[in-house]
Amino acid sequence: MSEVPVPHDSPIYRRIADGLRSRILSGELRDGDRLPGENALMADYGIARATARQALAVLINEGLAVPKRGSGVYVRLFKPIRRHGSRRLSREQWGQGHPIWDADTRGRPFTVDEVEVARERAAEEVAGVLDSGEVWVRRRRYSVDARPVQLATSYFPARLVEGSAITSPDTGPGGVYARLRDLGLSPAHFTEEVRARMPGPRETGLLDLPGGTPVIVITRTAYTSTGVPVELNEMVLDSAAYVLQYDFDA
Amino acid sequence: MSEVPVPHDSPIYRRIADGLRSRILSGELRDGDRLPGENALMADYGIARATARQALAVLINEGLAVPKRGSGVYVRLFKPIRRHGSRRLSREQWGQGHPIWDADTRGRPFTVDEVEVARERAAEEVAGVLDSGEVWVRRRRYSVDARPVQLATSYFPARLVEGSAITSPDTGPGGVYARLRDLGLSPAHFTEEVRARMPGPRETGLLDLPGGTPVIVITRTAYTSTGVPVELNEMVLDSAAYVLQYDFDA
DNA sequence: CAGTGGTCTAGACCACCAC
DNA sequence: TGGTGGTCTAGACCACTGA
Repeated sequence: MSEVPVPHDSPIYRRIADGLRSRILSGELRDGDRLPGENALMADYGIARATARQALAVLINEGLAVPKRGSGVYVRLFKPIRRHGSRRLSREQWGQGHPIWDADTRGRPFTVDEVEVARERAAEEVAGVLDSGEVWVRRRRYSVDARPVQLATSYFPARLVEGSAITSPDTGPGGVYARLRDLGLSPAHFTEEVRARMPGPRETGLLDLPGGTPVIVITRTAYTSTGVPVELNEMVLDSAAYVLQYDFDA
Repeated sequence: MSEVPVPHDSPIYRRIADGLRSRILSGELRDGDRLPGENALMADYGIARATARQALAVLINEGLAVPKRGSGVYVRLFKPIRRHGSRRLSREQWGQGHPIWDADTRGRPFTVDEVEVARERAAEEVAGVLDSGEVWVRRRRYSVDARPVQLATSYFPARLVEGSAITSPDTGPGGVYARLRDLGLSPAHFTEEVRARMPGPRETGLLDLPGGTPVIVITRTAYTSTGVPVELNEMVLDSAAYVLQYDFDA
């Protein structure tokens, strides 16, 4: 390599990352293929260890590659689940458009664990939405094929659900929505607020997220037909595992 | 510091990052505050430069902090714009629930630049959705308060829009949707597919994204009332600038 | 111009994984 | 057991920022 530092070009690590990225995006390197490792990059480009690591870190932070300890760095897979928002207006009713993203729609079941049910004092934002200072909280984790894909936390106004099965781990047939119906509190309207951000350490651990994986945060509020808020559900999704779909009319 | 390496604890850089993170989340360090810099961390913890950088990199990659060259590392702001999906069922019609996320709803105008209009051969996925191998493409960038927040690319089946103002940079009053209406192709149904991922270099540059900022990708397809796809719009949003809202009935 | 973050080198020891 | 990535040190030069 040139011993004289190049004046104003992009840094070495970035140019190396650019090269690897285009090999991935062009399809030369495919899902699961092994990238050149730190030692290979050091030899190929005559650079130090830290610089090679820096180049690979770029791709890892972009979510294009995943490091495997003691093994190598590999091109990442993207096999999302399709999550439907409003089904009622789904495209099957009025057209046969093709979805643009492939998604694993085969009906593999969710498994649930890390369940936790508790009565708590509501955080300020939660209290504001539910109009209630005391809430019942239901936390759980969903997995597909033993892979954790979603964390969910539901809040219910304590005074409305006190004594119902919603306050116990097993909610019985039909789940919490059936119990809300039993209480005369059937959800009729939903609003979902969707954001994306990088995960914190807890989320990284529980969802087993590799570097460079954002989470999608869906905050859904359920209202009865008379406008009473009955549930606030915050879902944290592995963004590499999901495509959200919403259908609606003009 | 202990000269003997601690056996199985988390690494130093991670513990330092944990400490800073809790100071941010607890509110001790607030929006825009300066974090201890590399030199301060080296002195405080008796560590090397690279280790201090690694600790700060954790927070930067989580999107909690933003580095300013020659100045310092600062706690990041989050002031989103609220983007409504289906307005027709918006909560104002049936209830007065509070949104959980604060959002800048004041009507600051978008500005548009980086406009590009071209006729192109459609990529495979685009052709599949629009049923058309040739498309007119409209690219542009939206900014709010001089801050770029969204890149958008719209595709139109060439045979349907040929000769209309959709093929010229200035589409006239009402924009492309008015022109589609003129052609008897009013959009009546929409489907949106929402994903999140880390940005590539082009997106990082055009949106001026700091590290640790995912993008939200919305792929919206517009159909006429008879189910003919007339537009495919791919929007790439700065996730730190947006909250998406969708309202629908049970 | 002093301090900051950005890049880079040349070493070291470790845990983990596959062969 | 050899190669991989994970962590860490101790230096260096640079470009940029702000007082």
